[in-house]
Amino acid sequence: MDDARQILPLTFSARPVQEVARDLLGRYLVRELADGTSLIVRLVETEAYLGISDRASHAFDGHRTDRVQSLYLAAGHAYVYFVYGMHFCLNVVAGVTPEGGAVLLRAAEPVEGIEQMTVHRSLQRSAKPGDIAGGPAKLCAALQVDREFDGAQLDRAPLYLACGHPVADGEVARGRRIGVEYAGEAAGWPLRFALRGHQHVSRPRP
DNA sequence: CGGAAGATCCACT
DNA sequence: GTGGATCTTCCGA
Repeated sequence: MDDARQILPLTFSARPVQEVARDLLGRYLVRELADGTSLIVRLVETEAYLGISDRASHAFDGHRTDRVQSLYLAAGHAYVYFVYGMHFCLNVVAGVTPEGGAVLLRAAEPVEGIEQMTVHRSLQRSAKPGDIAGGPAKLCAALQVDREFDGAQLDRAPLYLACGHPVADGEVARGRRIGVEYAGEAAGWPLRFALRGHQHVSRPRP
């Protein structure tokens, strides 16, 4: 049963971005802290950003600045960016070729190390579902992921993707992406994927 | 070199 | 439902 902790190879992400976003649902994200503690979460919500051809993507039209460099690394690398003066968001670079495609990890369900994550999020023990990692910035805070991980490879400690438990199509809900209203037509593309009705998915539920 | 906006979250009404 | 917190990054002048 510990197959669930098998590391996913970088090639997992070397497929069309939407496919990767869909397939990441149910997978594990593992963070090993310096003191040896393992934090594990199960991904329940993702968003695909297609890159050059996607107005909502930070790589739209080949946009390439220092901040965005890691979006053009090979599939399976991390792209971590800072938003709103106080939050970090974690993406998995994805796609068959480097075109700036990536999957934003939006929400997850704590599996192991809940106590520690609760501390990282400055919550009381009575955290409700979604409080710990029910949002992209919450997820980063819970796992202590920041710009240090920008450009890191997600197939090795201290931060990696693991097999977890793939989900059936019937469990997957799709919808438009969050917070990209400025992106014109691309704003309506159904590139948000989530586990249907799952308590840890952020709002609004797709 | 200044200003504005941002793939967010939370507290408050 | 709304606005404030907070600061990096980038673009235009």
